[in-house]
Amino acid sequence: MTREDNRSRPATDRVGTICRALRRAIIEQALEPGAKLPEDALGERFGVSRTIARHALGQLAAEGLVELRRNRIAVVATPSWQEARDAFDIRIELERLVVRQLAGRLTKTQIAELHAHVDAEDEARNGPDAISIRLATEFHILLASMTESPILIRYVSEIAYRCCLTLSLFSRPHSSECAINEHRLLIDALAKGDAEAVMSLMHHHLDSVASRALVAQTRPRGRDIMDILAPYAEPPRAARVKATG
Amino acid sequence: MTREDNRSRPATDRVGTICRALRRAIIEQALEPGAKLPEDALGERFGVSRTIARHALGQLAAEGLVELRRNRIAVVATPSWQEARDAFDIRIELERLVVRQLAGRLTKTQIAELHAHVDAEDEARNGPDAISIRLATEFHILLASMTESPILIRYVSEIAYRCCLTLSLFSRPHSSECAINEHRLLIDALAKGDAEAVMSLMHHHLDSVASRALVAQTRPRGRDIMDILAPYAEPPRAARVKATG
DNA sequence: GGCATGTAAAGTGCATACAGTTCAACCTCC
DNA sequence: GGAGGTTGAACTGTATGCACTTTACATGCC
Repeated sequence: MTREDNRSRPATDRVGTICRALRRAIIEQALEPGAKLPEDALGERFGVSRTIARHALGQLAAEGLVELRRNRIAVVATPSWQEARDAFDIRIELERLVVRQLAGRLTKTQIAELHAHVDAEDEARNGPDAISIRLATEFHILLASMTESPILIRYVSEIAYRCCLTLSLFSRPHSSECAINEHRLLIDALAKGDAEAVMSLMHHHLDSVASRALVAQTRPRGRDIMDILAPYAEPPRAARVKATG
Repeated sequence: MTREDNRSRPATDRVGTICRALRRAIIEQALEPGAKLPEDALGERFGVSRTIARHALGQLAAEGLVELRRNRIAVVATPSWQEARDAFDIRIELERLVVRQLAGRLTKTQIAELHAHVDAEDEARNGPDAISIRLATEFHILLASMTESPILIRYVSEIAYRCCLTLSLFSRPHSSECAINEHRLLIDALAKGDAEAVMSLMHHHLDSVASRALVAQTRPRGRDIMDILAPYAEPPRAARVKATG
């Protein structure tokens, strides 16, 4: 009625739909880094031709969520440790910018919306990890979207997704309790309006998320399959020596 | 020899080729904001099918250089004044990060390379504006590429191109002399190694570039075609009244 | 049995065909 | 002469087909 008939999205932005679906599957770790994404399979799954699937993969590759190599099946991106560190560094600066613009400028409605989101995070705390990771990420995107700066929104979303991806790669079982609390502190500081304080809060929040995840450079360069498999290459104690041996 | 047979690029990354060509045409203002980019025409021009051209447009749209609206011809992006302002704000933070990582860490070779680039800027000073704008932008990208952080490189490049696009929209005839000098100052400070100083220098450099370009909000919202055409709406003196008339 | 080789299946790269939409000139009717 | 409708050309959206590349498996040789 308003601008575009938005019931069931008849404008059929099919590549957008696929992108959203894949993005979500990736950050919920239903698709782990390295997972294959053949065009045929995607097309069939979403009821479209390879053309569309291919285009969607192109977009996701531009966002850094998918790796595309010529003549090879697309895979979910596997960021190296260094890339993860870099991503967090950038993210910190971008999100400091977000809260700087937002401090003291949020309406009551917006603050309520933020609180509601954190409540949802709280509820999901005992559910599957994937959900709480996604909600934590979406909190930051919600924040960014309140700047109403399309460019900033896009960049923060993109890098938040990438960071989320690395969490699933490097992070231990993931205890997000403190993070949730930090989100509440952020909201309060934003409402209070001291830009410097909020920026510093955001900085430390992201820093601690990053260091919780990237507990020291676990692997010199994480992309080498040999390195990744190293910890698993120890002889499994008293296990299968092969029944025939 | 080194990594990928790069003579004449036989791996035929055709969409990449088209993207590069268009990017360059855009920042050199051969293609002005609003210029139409029909898939057929691009395909024919580059000797490929629409499929490829379309894919390239998708990538450029993801970078924000091209605007894609359903069922409509793609056009070169026309950022609003506010978007331009936002882009520069983000750019400042990103490039502060760049120089923070680079300060005191550049090799002599790299410093020489930077100086060489600024020399080139100097030489182009009396040439066409388009070239000096491009070179100025490429200086920043060169800087970013020295961080060797793919993510940072990509973001800085992308936003630098967008800012460049803005310059061509809002900027007056463009006097870049002081900017060139500021580039030299940046290099010196980088070599000296005081991170804080370089960051501040970069901040002011970009700030002044931005304010030189965005001299107060010229148009409340710059995307309205009527506003853009206002200065051109004067009656064309004694021109074509149609021979048949 | 282990390693090289060949070969078919799976998958991507790309062009093309066709359907649906937009746009602009033209035409009609006032 | 101008507002509004109409039609065809110009484009985009998408599926499909074919050629080429990669991959995995089976076959054969040592």
